[in-house]
Amino acid sequence: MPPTSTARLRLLEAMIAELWERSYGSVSVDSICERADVRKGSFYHFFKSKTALAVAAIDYLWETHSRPHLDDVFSSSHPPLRRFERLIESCYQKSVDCLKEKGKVLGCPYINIGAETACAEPEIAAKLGEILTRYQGYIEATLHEANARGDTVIEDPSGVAGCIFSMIEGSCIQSRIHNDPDRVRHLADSFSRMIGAELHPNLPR
Amino acid sequence: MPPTSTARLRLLEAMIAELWERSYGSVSVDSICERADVRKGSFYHFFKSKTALAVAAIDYLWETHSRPHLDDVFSSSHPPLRRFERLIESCYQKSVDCLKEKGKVLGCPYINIGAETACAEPEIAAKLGEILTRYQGYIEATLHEANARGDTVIEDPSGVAGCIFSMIEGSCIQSRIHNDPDRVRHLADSFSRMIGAELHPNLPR
DNA sequence: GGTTGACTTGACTGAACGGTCAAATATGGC
DNA sequence: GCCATATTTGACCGTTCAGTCAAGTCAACC
Repeated sequence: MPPTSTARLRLLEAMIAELWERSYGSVSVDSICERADVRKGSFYHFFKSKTALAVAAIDYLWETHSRPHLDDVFSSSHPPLRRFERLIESCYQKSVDCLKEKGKVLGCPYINIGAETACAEPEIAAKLGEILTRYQGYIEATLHEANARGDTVIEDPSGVAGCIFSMIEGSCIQSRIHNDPDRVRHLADSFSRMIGAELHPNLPR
Repeated sequence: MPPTSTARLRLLEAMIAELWERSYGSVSVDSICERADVRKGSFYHFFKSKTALAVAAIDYLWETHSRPHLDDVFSSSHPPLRRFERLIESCYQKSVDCLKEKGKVLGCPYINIGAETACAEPEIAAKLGEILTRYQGYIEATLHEANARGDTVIEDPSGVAGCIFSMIEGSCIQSRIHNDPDRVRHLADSFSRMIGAELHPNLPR
């Protein structure tokens, strides 16, 4: 029998929004409940703790948003190098949109929460580590494909993928701290140098 | 007249340790006081709020540790490219030492706290943004010098410095989330590709 | 030895925290 | 209409939170 209530879903969505706009530590069960229009008792009917909701919400965000989004960005209907351009384009566009809509560049939720909870909340950190590894997998696979086509000559695709991913995530965090999407804008040049192939993403002014 | 008490200093040190090992949100005034062996009243004699202590502690960490450390790493007694090698070496060494001493790779405190407090604590975020800009300045200046010497040919040293810095910080965060210093280890190859010059840092096994 | 100002102490406040619970209510299958 | 289960409600618990405060100690200077 399918669930007859949307409360669980509303809690997941509320948690994601609160986590992203604020931080794990500054989000309270009460504030999540208020945002989701759910009473405390219902919260603990669906989730055994605040931590459990966080883990579920992160997984939900990946499955319903990030994974489909990356499947699109890295779709094999585009050549490998074009996929990288699309990745840069989408990162920049998301930053700009976020600034316009919320007045604040929020960066990548996985990395933000990961940096915060790495020591104090191992369950959350483990889930985030898993997601970040999968994210990096898209880059690594594309690097292999680019190598196979002769577009790039990269000896250690795994290591380079890790560095590319670090560079992107590092840019996202800095754009969050400085509230400036341009940090992401300058990625293309260094990305090109790193893979030894020219990338020309289409970045609106 | 010089201060006659070390309580202020003990509070700064305690705050730094707590912030780095945990996060801003999970650090309480009580836990700081306990660690510093200072009573609550004294805390509020020296600092008007928890936030104020955080800002002061971050500044203190920069002035007494990071800045002198970077002055050494980027000392002009070494050629520019060697400075980059030293930077990678020191990042890696710090991660390894941290893992050995505390059983956990803690990454870069500035970025960790910045990602967490960017939205909720603007005073802290502003201080961190200022420090991150200064940090990046060391890289940019070295890039200019390498260009002048003909070691590198980089059209946009500012942009590339930003990307190098993002890559390093991104690696630090990921080494924190995965508790694995090797994320930092693989930097050298991509760093070399990015500046178009070979770097061979000496990284112990 | 008296005054001043820096520092310390520990008890206190009120709000917010995560989490519990018993009772009430809605829902779908029979 | 009845039952079992899913969901909702709001009051409640003990703890911890950031921050306050009045009273006290101490050292230095005059």
